Amino acid sequence: MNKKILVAVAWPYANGPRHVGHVAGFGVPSDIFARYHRLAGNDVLMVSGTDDHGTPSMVQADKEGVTPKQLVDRYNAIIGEDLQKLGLSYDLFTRTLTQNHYRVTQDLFTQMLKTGAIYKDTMTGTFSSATGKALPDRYVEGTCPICSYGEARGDQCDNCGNQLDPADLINPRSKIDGSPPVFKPTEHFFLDLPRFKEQLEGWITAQTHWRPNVRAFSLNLLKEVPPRAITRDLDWGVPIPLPGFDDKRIYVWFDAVIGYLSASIEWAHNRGTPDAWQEWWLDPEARGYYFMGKDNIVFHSEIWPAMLMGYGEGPLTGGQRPLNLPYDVVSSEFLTMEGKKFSSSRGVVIYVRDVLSRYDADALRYYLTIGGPETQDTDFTWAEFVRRNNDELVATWGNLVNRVLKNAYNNFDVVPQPGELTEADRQILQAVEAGFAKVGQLLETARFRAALQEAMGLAAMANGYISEQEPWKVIKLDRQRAGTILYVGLRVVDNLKILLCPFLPFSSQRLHEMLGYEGTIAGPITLKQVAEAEWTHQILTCEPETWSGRWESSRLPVGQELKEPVALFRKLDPKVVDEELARLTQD
RNA sequence: GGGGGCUUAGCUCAAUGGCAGAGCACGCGGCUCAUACCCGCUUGGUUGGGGGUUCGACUCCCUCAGCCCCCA
Repeated sequence: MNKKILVAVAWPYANGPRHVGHVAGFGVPSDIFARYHRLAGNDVLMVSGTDDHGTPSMVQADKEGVTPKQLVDRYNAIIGEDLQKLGLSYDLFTRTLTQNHYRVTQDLFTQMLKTGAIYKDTMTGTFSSATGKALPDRYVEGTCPICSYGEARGDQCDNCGNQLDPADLINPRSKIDGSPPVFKPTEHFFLDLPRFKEQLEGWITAQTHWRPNVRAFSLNLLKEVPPRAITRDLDWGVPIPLPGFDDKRIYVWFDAVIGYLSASIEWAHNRGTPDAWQEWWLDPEARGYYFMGKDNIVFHSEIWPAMLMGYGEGPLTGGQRPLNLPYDVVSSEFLTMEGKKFSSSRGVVIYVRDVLSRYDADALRYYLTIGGPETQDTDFTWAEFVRRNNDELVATWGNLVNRVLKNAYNNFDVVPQPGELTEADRQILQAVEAGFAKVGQLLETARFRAALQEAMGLAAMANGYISEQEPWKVIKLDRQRAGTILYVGLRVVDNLKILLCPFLPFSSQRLHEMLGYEGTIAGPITLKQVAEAEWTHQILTCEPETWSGRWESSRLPVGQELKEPVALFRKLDPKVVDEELARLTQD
């Protein structure tokens, strides 16, 4: 029976275009994971979207002199296009500004208030005396009460490192307009994390299949679980569904994680099967895999599970059983750029769209997977990008495909009829076909780099087979034997096409066609407009039920007509390294 | 300031107490259908520094440095 796999991918902020670090950490890995499971015949629901709320978007909008809505509309569209071009096969990539998301968020809020998981309390808020608006702690500066440093921030002194409260600062002032802030009591809602401490501890302890660092980190977090304020004095965010709170909003991290659920519901609604999402959220056999960067672990291993526990058997569940907790929390490390931290403001950045305008999506996907920040921070360098593209992707896999296809096409036109297989023929076929189990196993445990290495190792082995068999020599003496070798070579390539398809979907599809097949092993991802009662938004979606690829051995038909082979990948001129480095310093 | 983590060959990573390894890169030779693959040989390390435990330490403990994440 098909397994239900929810692939929940962290939501990028819609406050700017995304750089390769963002997609390296969770975008590409989650897509590989989803594509594999679809090929393996499992029912995947892969959801994400842009996070349209949050202070970063408000600040950026201020900077650009537009409204937050205008800003996130613009970047939501750009991000959607980038992810589409990179081939990220979301069943639904939506946004947090939808009416559906507001409804679901408010439903969770209301229910959690009912169960007591959320409570109301009064705290001291910081407001601008000039505008009356709330000031985030880090937008207040003043003299540090501990070390007398003159430009300490409201949350922390950069000089002595001590944690501060804005009210402690001497001569506090707004960083935005210099006016002195006002401190006054303000009512907010809090997530009562302490009440879930023991339940979380028991649950995380039992998750022995998590990556050890994620599990250890999460357990350590539980040593201290203060309640968390989940509302803010802002006008940008999901409204609080209670009278008297018009000038406050639900804070971004609370609604962002709800996006996994609301997007699942939207997906089901969009395709006309409004209850279908429940198969991934209420079936105890369904598994939810959450992909994110290491800075987001706390939200996925502690806060979101606590929210789900607090929601209990709320309205959406039909009162039957609680919503599923995450099955796995797959966290990545960070990507750096030529040895430095990514920084848009300092120009240490390379945007997804810029890479894709000059290079192929599969080349980037290959590099971000084989050298990705899976278990520790890794460095993106153009020199490595070019080297891996030329010496690995082109030289190993591209060359195998090219030499097999050219030899076969030039001498036979069609998939040749094999004679009796030799020991060497059987060995290479067996080795490659054993790859389905090996690579599959690695992918299921989210070991993407090792999985790709395994598949590439098979391509290297296949190159060895072809070199040894020398069909270009054999053809002059024994056409039948040469046909057998090329038949085996084509079968091997056909198998590797599927093994590499999760990683390199675009080139696998081109190869599929060159081998004479029709149809798509993994179909297109499309941008669409979806209408709700009061507005329309853009989504990214795909239709995996139309994909013909299967995670199983090749059944390449003898006699199938081959197309004239065209190189799968482009070799890059080493001088692009200097060109790209020049672009970096110039910006 | 508190907590957690990382550091192994040029690069990416293995090796959880038992002779520090692999792939790629680099150098040489062979082969050459192909976007130069494959084969053979060579090169490459004070495992970030220092100290300790041990018959034996990449591995366990202490300490220092650099980097990363969280608390924020």
